[in-house]
Amino acid sequence: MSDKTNKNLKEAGLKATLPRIKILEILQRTSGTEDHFTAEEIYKELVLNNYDVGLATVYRVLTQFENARIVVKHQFESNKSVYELNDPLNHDHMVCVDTGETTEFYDEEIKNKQREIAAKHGYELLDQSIVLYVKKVKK
Amino acid sequence: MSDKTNKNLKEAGLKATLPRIKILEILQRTSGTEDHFTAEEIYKELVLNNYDVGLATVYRVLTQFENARIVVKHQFESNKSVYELNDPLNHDHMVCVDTGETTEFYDEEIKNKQREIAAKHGYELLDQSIVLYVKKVKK
DNA sequence: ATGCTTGCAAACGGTTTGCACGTGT
DNA sequence: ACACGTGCAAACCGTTTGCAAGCAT
Repeated sequence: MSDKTNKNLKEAGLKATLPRIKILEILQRTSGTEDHFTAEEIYKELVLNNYDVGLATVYRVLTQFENARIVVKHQFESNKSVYELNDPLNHDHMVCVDTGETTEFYDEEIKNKQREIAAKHGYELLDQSIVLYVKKVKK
Repeated sequence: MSDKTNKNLKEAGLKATLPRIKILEILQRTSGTEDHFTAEEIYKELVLNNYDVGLATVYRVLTQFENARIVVKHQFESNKSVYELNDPLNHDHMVCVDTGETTEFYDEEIKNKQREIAAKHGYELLDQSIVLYVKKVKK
């Protein structure tokens, strides 16, 4: 674990410091659980684990991770950002308007259609974001 | 113009006050030009036209318009919101990463696929947002 | 040793709010 | 007349930054 973590950081040109390692571990630990953390949540998690970082450091590290393509930043609610480990597949999200719960999905057909649409307007598709606002169907 | 405007406001349960009328006019005047305004831009436009509103009022009015489904709010850049008149068709946007220019598009096939995907996860699709980040293809 | 990193506190920028005054119906 | 709307300035809150001290290499 630490070996791989250190390598990830090295490759990104970032020194393997404690805050960075701890933050990366939190992100990895919850990877696949469809969890998306705010900087504040990561900060509190660190404090809970008896590791006192500054909130500013969490922001700085997350920004560095974003630039290094280690994490991806989303904005499901308009006033705060959430982060998750980068998924090379680049999945999308649906957010339950009642509970805030997020579900991930991936659809190749939509991606193709998007590239097509961009091309039709003389553009090349660099990146993309879909957010579905949904609610549970009651049976 | 004013007649229709007043009716729109009435229907939303909003008194036809000067700030509201002026803001609605600005939004209508640029409708279809693929322009999306920040609260600040609308505020400055009003001041330019020699009508002094408070920026706070612009925000309040835009929020009321959003609740009344008269306008839609988007977040193309993470730190500021932009507003445009509500389009019943609910079009989507591509944003040029170089110029910030936005282009609107609509694709029924993608919408259908989205409803399908939501349903597959036991959800009903209430709303949706697609943003394509693109750059001009150089010929 | 040296330059990247960190923590703290202060600054920032977009947005919201409290309050006393103004305006539409 | 009365409730609703407005302007102003201050508060808010997530995020960023300057700076002096700390750590990885």
